[in-house]
Amino acid sequence: MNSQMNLASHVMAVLCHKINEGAVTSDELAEGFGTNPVVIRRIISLLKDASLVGSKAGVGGGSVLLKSPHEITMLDIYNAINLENKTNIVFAKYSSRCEVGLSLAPIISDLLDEISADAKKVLLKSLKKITLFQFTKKVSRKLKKAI
Amino acid sequence: MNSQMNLASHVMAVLCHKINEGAVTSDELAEGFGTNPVVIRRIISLLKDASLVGSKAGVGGGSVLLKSPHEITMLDIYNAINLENKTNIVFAKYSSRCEVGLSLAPIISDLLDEISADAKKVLLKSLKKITLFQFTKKVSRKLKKAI
DNA sequence: TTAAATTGTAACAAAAAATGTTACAATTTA
DNA sequence: TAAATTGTAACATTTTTTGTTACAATTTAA
Repeated sequence: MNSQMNLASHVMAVLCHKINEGAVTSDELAEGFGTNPVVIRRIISLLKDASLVGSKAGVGGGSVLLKSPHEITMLDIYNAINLENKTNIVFAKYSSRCEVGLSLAPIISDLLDEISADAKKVLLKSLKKITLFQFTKKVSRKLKKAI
Repeated sequence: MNSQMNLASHVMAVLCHKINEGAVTSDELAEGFGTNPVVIRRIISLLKDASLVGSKAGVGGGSVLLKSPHEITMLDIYNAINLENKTNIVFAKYSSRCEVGLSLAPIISDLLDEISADAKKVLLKSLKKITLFQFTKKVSRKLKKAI
C-alpha cells in the first residue's frame, strides 16, 4: 500500500484546521507537506470524487471541506482513496511475471486474505470511530507537545 | 508491504507437504512458483535465520523443516520475514524527498499507526492461531476443489 | 475585457522498490 | 574428482511511486 492515506489525512486535517480562513490553495498545502502542488491536486481530486472536498479555480480559489468535520470519519477518507478496493490491506499478492498452470499462488493468497479478514474489519471499525474533527484535534495537541 | 509473506508461506507449505520426501531443492520450489531459484533461496535464508528451515548443499541437498508443522504457526513465518519490523502493517509512511521543518507528516503517521494498532493485534492473533500443518491442509483442500 | 490566480489533467521524468538473472565460490555426496 | 546444490554478491529489469512541466479552463477583480 502506498502512502496516500497519510497524504489525504494531512490535507483533510489542514482543511479542517483552516475551516474559517476560506479556501486553501494546493500551493499552500504542498508547501506544508514539502511536495509538489500537482501531487496535492491529485489527492484532492479523489477527495472530491467522494464529495468530501470542493475546489474552485481562480483568484481566492482553493479547496474547502464540503461537510462538517464532525460528520466526516477517517473511514470516509480511507474509502475515498481506495475507491476501487485496489489495495490489499495486509499482504500484497505475489506478482510473478510468468504464470504457472494450476499454481498454488492464488490459493495461498486467498488463504492469507481470509486469515487477515478479521483484522481488516477491526481496522475499518477503528477508522469509522474517529471523526476528522477528533483527528485534527489530536494532531494539534501532538504538535503543541512537540514544540 | 511486499509479497514476501505469500512467497514464504508457499515455500513452507510445500516443505510441509513433501515432509516425507527428503530435502526440496530451490530449483524445484522455483519451478512450482514460476520464479527464479535465487529468489527462493533468499526467502529461505530468512526462514533459516528464524530456525524454521534448514538447508544442505550438494547432491541430494535442499531444504527441510526444522520443526514439526504442528509447532510452527503462521506468525512464526510472519516474524521470520519481518525481522526488523521494517514494514508498516496498514499505512505506509509518506516518503517525501525533501524534509520540511516541523512537518505534520510524522504526527499524522503516528496517529494512523495508533488507529490501526488494534487491527495489527488482531492480525497477529489470527496468524498465531493457525499452524503450518493446518494451513497446508487448507491449501491442499482448496487445490482439490479447484481441480 | 484583460490580467492574475488558480484548478485539472495529461504527459513525461525521476526515484524507489520489487523482482529476476548471472556468476561463481563453497559445500556436499557419491 | 565430478556433479549437484546452496549462498550470496552484483547487476539488470520491471513496476510502482512520486515529482515536474506545461497548458487549457475557470474564476475573480481591477
